[in-house]
Order: sequence, then structure tokens, then C-alpha cells
Amino acid sequence: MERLIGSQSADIPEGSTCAEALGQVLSGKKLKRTLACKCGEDLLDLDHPVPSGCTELEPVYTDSSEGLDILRHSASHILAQAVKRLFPSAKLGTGPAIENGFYYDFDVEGGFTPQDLERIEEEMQRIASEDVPLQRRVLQLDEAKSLLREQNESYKLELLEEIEDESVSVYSQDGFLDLCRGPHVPSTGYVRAFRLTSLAGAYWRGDENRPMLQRIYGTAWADEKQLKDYLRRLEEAQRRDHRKLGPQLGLFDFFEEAGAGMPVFYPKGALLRSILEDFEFKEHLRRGYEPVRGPQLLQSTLWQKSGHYDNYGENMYFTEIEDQGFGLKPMNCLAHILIYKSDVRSYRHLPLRYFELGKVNRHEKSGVLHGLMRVREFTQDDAHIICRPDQLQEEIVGILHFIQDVMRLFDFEYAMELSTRPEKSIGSDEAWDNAIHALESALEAHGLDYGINPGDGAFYGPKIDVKLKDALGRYWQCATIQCDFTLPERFDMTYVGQDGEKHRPVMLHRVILGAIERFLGVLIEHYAGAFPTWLAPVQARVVTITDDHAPFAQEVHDYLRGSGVRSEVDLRNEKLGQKIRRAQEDKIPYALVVGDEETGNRTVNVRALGGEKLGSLTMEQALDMISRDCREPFKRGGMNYSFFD
RNA sequence: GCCGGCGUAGCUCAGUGGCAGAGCAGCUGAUUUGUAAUCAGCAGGUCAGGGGUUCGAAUCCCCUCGCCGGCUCCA
Repeated sequence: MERLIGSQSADIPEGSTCAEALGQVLSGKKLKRTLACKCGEDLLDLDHPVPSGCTELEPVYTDSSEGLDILRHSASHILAQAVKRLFPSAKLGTGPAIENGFYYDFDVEGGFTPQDLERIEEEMQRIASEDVPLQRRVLQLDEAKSLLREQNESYKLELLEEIEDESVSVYSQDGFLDLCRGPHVPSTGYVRAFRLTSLAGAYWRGDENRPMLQRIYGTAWADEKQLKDYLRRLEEAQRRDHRKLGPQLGLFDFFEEAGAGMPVFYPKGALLRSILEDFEFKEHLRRGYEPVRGPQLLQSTLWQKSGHYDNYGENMYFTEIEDQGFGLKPMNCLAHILIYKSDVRSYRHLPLRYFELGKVNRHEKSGVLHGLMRVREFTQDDAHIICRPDQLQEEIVGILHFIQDVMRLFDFEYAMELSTRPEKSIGSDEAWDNAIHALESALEAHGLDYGINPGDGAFYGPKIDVKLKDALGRYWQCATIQCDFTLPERFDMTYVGQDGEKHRPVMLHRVILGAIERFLGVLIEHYAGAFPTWLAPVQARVVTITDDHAPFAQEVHDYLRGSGVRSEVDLRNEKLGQKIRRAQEDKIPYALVVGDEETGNRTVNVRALGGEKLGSLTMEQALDMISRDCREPFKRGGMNYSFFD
């Protein structure tokens, strides 16, 4: 039968295996890099017969993304086999391929130690060098169950209980057997470039009420070079970890005495966030928001009314004084609602957009704290938009524009997700449908790609989330837009319509950066601490060559600082090389060198961060260069902001 | 919160039952230097905190706090 293999056609008899079919066309070299076969959407093992209906075959190479997935999945089987050899009583959980690698969960008496990890990795190398075939078998469900029961694999049995098909596939290699859909590499020898990376606990099936298993993480690649590249990338990424760079650059730190999750901002860090906040404040005014401010503590009775007490109370800090209970705000909405309700509102007043850089406190569980990314006290660039239902979509589009402009300003790549109704939720189906439709059509009107996160909405409404990547590839939610029909109901918020009747407004909760702290964390890693000039806490450092140049250096510094440039001066008795080195380490955009020549003709010799020499400039020219540098990113993003104004 | 690991000078780390160390940073002095580290000296410690074992604990055991990697939860 004629079938297409890649771009060539060949006569493939019925009953041929995929390997035989591909062998007709591919060179030996290519065949060696092939570890599975693709028929339409189906991925098949190489020793699988070509399905009779299949007319087009594609080889799957080791270095393709599908190939790597297969390789990593097989690596997880080898890991499981190694563990079973060394810890025969260990029970298997599940072991999938993940981004950059794989993991496998085990229930093992006493857990693993880091030393065990080394032994396991050695055993895996042994299994790889034995190069035993991975063989697929299809078993009747009962057969599979009794086999797994024999092997005392209770977790696997639980998975089998939920399978409705009559038969299941299992893979075996040298006596080790695992329930698995496949496909896999032909033999263990294909998996050579791997490393076990870490050990962790993980709840069985992700449920904190179920037993905690031991998870072993590993990474696997097509060849040793790719593995090394990956490990080097990891090290690189660790160097830009904001938890390291923050204290190093004098931005912020945490103190055991202050308490976990309570960041302390040093002068440079406080300056950096002030610049961000200043930008945000002005940008919100420009976009029709009104700044408001609510109190830090509000009466507990108000939190009861809003539902926070019941739904969020575990995360809140409460206190009592003169027999009156107060809750430290974990969200900013309540004061905004009070402001809305302070007057009679008509349809003409809407939309109202209340903006607040609101500091909130949430008692996050100790184990989830993570540098600035997850803290117990943080500041949201929060706003609540209260509008008529017919204005909803336009408001959402406006927010999406805002988000897009800001993300472009920082050159961020981001992923958008639409989260739909969770099981535990309130409100009518109609309200939810309307809200989801509004979010959806705003996204589509905007031509934005987005994923769906089913059932992950807030309990009061659906939301759009924007996630940013940190240095290690972990995603952090920053911007979010949430549609809320519940609080307007609970607080009986109304507006007078054109018809003179009372109507219910819709409330949008939204943040653009999310939390200033988290955003700063992501930002530090994004720029590896080398901020663009408009954000850099120190934009220029005047550097002298000898003590003779100090008076002129001081004059330049005073001039720049007086003009709004964040300038420093380095008068230390050190060699120029040392001072330049320090300026580089401190990631200051411009070093302005002052020596005999410069003092003579009243110029500075400019060196940009990274080493580029920009020649001699007068003070005025240096100021002009820095201020242009600060405005440029906004022009590019169609915005107009300057810290100088 | 759960599983595992870790905590020695401001930073990076050595010291694993017997006198608390090194490099960098800091301070002082010498040097006056042209684009990523000048030299010398000095100072710096409740070995996270508390309890226990021991003739003797940074080292072994227990508790607490904090940090790291995950899980669960989230901006």
C-alpha cells in the first residue's frame, strides 16, 4: 500500500511496523535519531504495526518537542525501575514528562535521602547501558488488575479502577512493569543524557487530604550537550534570582526578627518602587481613574457582611480593642464600596473608576512564601470599576489596553488565561454567562490569544489572569480582571437609571502590575538587576581618577541631581578600574569619568553599563542623554511619562 | 499547612566531639592611579534561638524560628 512518509511516498505492506515503514525512506543516521512515529495525531512506538487506515507517517526525532516528551517519559520509567531495584517495597505513583524533564512519585518507607538520589541515578545509568527494550503489551482490565494487585501497587490499582476501557496498555522493561499509555523509546539505551535534580513531597493526586508521596525530579535531553546547556542555563537563571540580587543591589531584604514574608525596602528599593508607583499614579489619572484611599483596619462587622470573614477569614489578621473587632484589610474593595455608597449615583455618573495603591496583609501559609513573589504584606495597584452592564465590555477592553501597554513598556512576554465558574460559587447562571461572555468578547475584540482555565474563577465571578515568567521559568500571576456581581448585591449598590428606577451596577476588580512587590521581583529577574534608565534607582555615577578631580566631579553630580537625575559620586581613593568595576557590579546605567582632560574642558567621559564608550559630553549633554533615555520607552509604547515632570 | 534539605563574620564558604578560620566587603595608613579587583595593617562571631547528652558541643539529640526545593493554596 502506498503511504506518505514525510514528503516521500513508499510502498508499505500491511502489517509492517512503524520502524520498518520509516526504514524504507529514512537514512540510517536519521533512523537512529528516530524514537517514535506519528500517524495523524497518534504517536506510536516504533515496533507498533502501522495502522491499516494510516496513509501518512512522520518520524519523531529525539530533539523535537514531541520526541523530548517521549524521551523524558521513558526516563521516568527508568527512574521507577531503578527505584524498584533499590527499594523493592516502594509503591509507584505516577511519573509524567514535564517541561525540561520528568518526575516520578513513590510511596517509600522513610522517604529518600539526597544520597539515595545519587545511588538511584547510578542505577539509572546502569539500566540505560543495559539497553533493554521497552515492550508494550495490551492487557484485559482484569488481567492488569490482578497483576498490579500481585505487585501490591495500590496507587496504580486506584488509577485502574477509574479506567472504563476493556483493555489497558502496559510497558515492561527487563521485568519492570508499569501501567502506561505510551509511547516510549524502543530501548533504555536511548536515554543517556539525564540528571536527577531534586527531591520533593507531593500529595497523591494533588489532594492535600491524601497521603504525601516522595517525588523525584529529573531532567533529560537528546544528548549530553543539550543537558549541559540546560544545566548552564539553570545556573545563569539562579544568578538573576531576585532574592539574591535584591539584597546585593541594596533594594530590599527580609529579617527573621521582622517576621516571615515581611519585606523591608532599603533606600534604593524604596526609590525604585516609588518610581513605579509614580508612573502608575499618573498613568491611572490619564486613563480616567480617580485616586481614593481606604483605612488599613476596618471593623470586623464589615468583613462579615462582605463574606470575607467566612470565605477569607483564615488569611486575615484580626485584632480587638475597646470591645470592638477590627480586621487588617486583605483586599481594598470595601472602602471603595463605601465611597460608592456615600452618594446617590445615576447612570450618568458611571463608570466610576476608583484607584488605590492599597497595602494589604494576608496571612499566607508559611510554606508558600517566596522572596518578593509571595509575601504577607504587599501593595496592589488596585482599582474597582463600577459600571452599568452595558458598559462592561468597553471597560474590560480599556483594562486590556492598559495591561498591554504596560507589558510592552517592560518588554514582557505574558500568557493570558480566562478562568471560568468554579464548583463553589454564587450568582445566577445568567449573570455568569454574561460575565464570561463580556470577558471573552473583550479578549477576542482585542485579538488576544488566551488559554482557558476551567473552574478557576473567583467564587463571585470569572476572571482574566496575566502570568509572567520568573528567571527559573515559574509563572506568577500579576494582572487580573475579575467580574463581580456579588458584592454589589451584598452591599445593595445601586444607580438610578434613565427610567428613574434603581439598577444594579457591575463591579470589576482589577490590578495591572498585580502586587508591586511581586512585580518588582519579576522585574528584577527580567532585567537581571540592570534596569532601564527610567527605572534605575541610580542612573549615573560620577567617577574621579585622582583626588584633584573631586571638585569638578562634585559640581557635575550636584548639577545632575539638581536637574532630577538620580546621581552619585565616587570620590574614593581607588584606581579607575576598581571604580568602573564597582559601577558595573552596581548595574548603574552610566559611569561618568572625570580626569585631567575632562576637568580641563568641563566634560565627562561616558561609559554605559556593559562597557560601551559614549565619548565626552558636557554636563548639559549628559543630562539631555539621560532624560531622552528615560522618555524613549514611553514614546515607543505610545505613552507619555517622565519622572522629571 | 505538608514532605525533604539547610542555617558559621555584611557576602561567599572551610571547619563534623578538643584554642572559631579564609577570601571579598568594612575601617586605618601608604599610594594619586584613564575604563571590571594597588599594597599593608586593623577590626569584625551568643556558630539562628532555646533546651539536652558529654569532662568537653559549631559538630550528637529534642523543640522553636527562619531560609531553600516541591506539594497544596494564591497577587
